[in-house]
Amino acid sequence: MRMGRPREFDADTALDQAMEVFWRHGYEGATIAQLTEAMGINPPSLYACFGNKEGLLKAALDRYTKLRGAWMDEVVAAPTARDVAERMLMGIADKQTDPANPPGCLLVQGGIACGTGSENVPFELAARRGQNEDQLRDRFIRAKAEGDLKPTADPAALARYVSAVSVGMGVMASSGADREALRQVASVAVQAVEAQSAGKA
Amino acid sequence: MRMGRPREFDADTALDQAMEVFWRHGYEGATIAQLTEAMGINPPSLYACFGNKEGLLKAALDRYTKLRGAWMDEVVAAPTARDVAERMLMGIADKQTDPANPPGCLLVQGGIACGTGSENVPFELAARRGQNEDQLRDRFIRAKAEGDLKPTADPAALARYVSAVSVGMGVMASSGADREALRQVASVAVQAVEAQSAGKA
DNA sequence: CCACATCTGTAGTGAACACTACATATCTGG
DNA sequence: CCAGATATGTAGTGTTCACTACAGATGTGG
Repeated sequence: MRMGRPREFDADTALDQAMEVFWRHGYEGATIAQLTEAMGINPPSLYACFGNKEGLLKAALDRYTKLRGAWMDEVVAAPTARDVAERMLMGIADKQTDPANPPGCLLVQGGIACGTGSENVPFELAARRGQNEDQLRDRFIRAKAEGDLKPTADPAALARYVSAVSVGMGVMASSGADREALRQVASVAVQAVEAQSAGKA
Repeated sequence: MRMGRPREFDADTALDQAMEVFWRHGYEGATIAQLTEAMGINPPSLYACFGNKEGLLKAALDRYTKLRGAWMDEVVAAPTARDVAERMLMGIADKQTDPANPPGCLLVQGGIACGTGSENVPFELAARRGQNEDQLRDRFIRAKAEGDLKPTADPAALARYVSAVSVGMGVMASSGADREALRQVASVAVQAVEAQSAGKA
């Protein structure tokens, strides 16, 4: 098997740079010129490695969700449903205002509405947000089984609610909301989960 | 004063069509060709009337917020803070899944992240979302003064929270969430406001 | 050391974009 | 009914976009 000339850049490092560009400008707002410059490569290398612009986005999303997967595992490891929600939302308040990254969340900033030819990008993002929601839902189902949540609680609705708040916070962060403002939102939001917890009125 | 040839189209009707295109495809995803076709006019008429693409967006946003202003007035007319939140979020669940409009909210779908040259579009949208938030905050300040909210309640944080949930619901709607799913989110979300209401534990 | 496979940089490609020049059409004021 | 002003439709403008042809560089297997 012939090997040929080896690649001169590291794919994951390049993806980190691409992620940042998509995060800041969205899928359609990011240009190949911006992406290649940030990645430190030329267009042919990009296309040889990732196929096309959408392939690059998917690779960047894969890396993003992989990096966040570890964090989500910590979140659902919290002892109660209320603590899961608090850990998730407070963590998001911090992450989405971390100056090391663009504000907000890539799964939202990536593209909520796109033009003709990129219609599936928003759904691609939605699918990945859905994975987080599923993980939350499973955790809340367990919480209900453990008697941590009220018997009348709806785990799927609770997970969808936490996910919705996360997205809303992301949009706010991207348009300038500071960390304290997001923490206040998280703090209020947790109270709805608390209201569904056992031992509460 | 000379009048010249009168305009052959109605600006508000045309704006309604433009609004729909921006709503569905976002600012950058919407092309002049799509806009002019939807509006039933040719590019020179568009530019003579609205200046440029961004001017058209602002005019469409003005119309959107004007149309929603009446509804927001009804929302804040609810008797209690809890009812304000419920009326707002339940109404949004319905509006954002109304088949007469594209799913979601124009103030979100319009563009959360934009490319070079359109950086101010996201802030333009954020400013208009902020107007709704201000209206809610004022209403919650009144609720606190009336003893409807607990003395420890933070009206600004509550308003920001309700606004964040609205945005999150909008994103969910745009990616396929149905009315029932959004109503469940709204139903859970209202409980956080309830927890800040007087007479609750 | 040679055939071949893969990567890299230069320099483009056609298509789609926002926007406009210009001739023509339709109004008002006098 | 004429002069000036504004709107309209046709047909472009230059620019930027995602993407690629091609030639040279750099590796591996025999």
